Amino acid sequence: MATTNEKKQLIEEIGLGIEERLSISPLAGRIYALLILSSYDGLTFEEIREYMKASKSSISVNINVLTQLGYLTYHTKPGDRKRYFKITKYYQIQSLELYLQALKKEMVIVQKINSYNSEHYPEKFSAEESLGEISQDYLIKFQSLIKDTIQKITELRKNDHSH
Amino acid sequence: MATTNEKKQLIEEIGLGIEERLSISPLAGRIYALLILSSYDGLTFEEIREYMKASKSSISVNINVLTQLGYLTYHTKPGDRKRYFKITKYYQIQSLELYLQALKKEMVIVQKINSYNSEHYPEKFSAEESLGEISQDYLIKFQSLIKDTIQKITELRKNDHSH
DNA sequence: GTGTTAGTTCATAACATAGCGAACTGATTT
DNA sequence: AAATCAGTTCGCTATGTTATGAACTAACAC
Repeated sequence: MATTNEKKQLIEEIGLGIEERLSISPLAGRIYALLILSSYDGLTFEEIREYMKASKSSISVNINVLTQLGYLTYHTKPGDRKRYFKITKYYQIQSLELYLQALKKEMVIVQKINSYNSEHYPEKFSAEESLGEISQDYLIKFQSLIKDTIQKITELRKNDHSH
Repeated sequence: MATTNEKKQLIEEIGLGIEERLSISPLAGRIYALLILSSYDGLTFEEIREYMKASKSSISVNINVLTQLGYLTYHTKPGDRKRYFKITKYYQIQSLELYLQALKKEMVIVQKINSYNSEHYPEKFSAEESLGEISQDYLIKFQSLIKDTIQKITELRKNDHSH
């Protein structure tokens, strides 16, 4: 596993984004990024450790966090004590599901703002009523776009597995 | 300005979301939330301070951060030294623009992952090629959905201002 | 020119978090 | 039973962030 400079940089970049989106530690983000870019067999604890040049304890803690959050799984090989880690889901589905969650929160907030304003500033609110509708409309369209895409990807995975 | 319990709770809730999305301090998030829910005239420094029950220095720093980031503006009244603060943009547009930014980053990352994989794991990648296409397709659709919605809202605001 | 208003700036306290090394555990070899 | 392997757990340090009080400033009022 030659650590190319390209890979290092890419892990840094992807890791940073993941760290923010999943609200996990920088190291956890980089581990997740490494596994996105790594082979299908999965990497061992030691391989991850080598790559990250971090302590055993940090690797242990962060792998466990990622596993508990459901982003990683591991499998073992007969007669081999090591665990092989890889990402649970396609990176893309993971992202979409996060958007879906954020969206639900957003919808609740928008509704609350609308109902607060309609109660407390009825004149102001009625002037903006269609604005509230547009937002609502947008959120619903977005939601169905995500759901469609998740379904497409899921179907693709099924076909992929069955051949 | 009677501080109803409903308003307090709502500010807490909206503020928390904003804080995370804009990566600003909790107080800045709550100030922004307060201004979302407050009247069109804008609130003074002292009104905000009273509402938040925070120190002058904290209010000052956080108002300035929000102003510098372009989320707040202030206007003055003749013969009155106070500044009246209100949000620059509709909360909804703000949200959408943030999504747009996040999306651009996302598109860059997805492209980099795809090109990395197509180079380093061509067999694996070709099996998933259509998956990469779906992601790309999704991102583009999402982008145009956001842009449409921003445009609709912007038009609505123009009409709203001009009557 | 003294006081007041409307904030700003600065040093600091309080708190949270990440990653580290060292000691430990539990299973497997030798 | 001693050693090794594959990790885990714990206490601690380093670092970053938020909000604070106290001192300061700039404009206006008397």
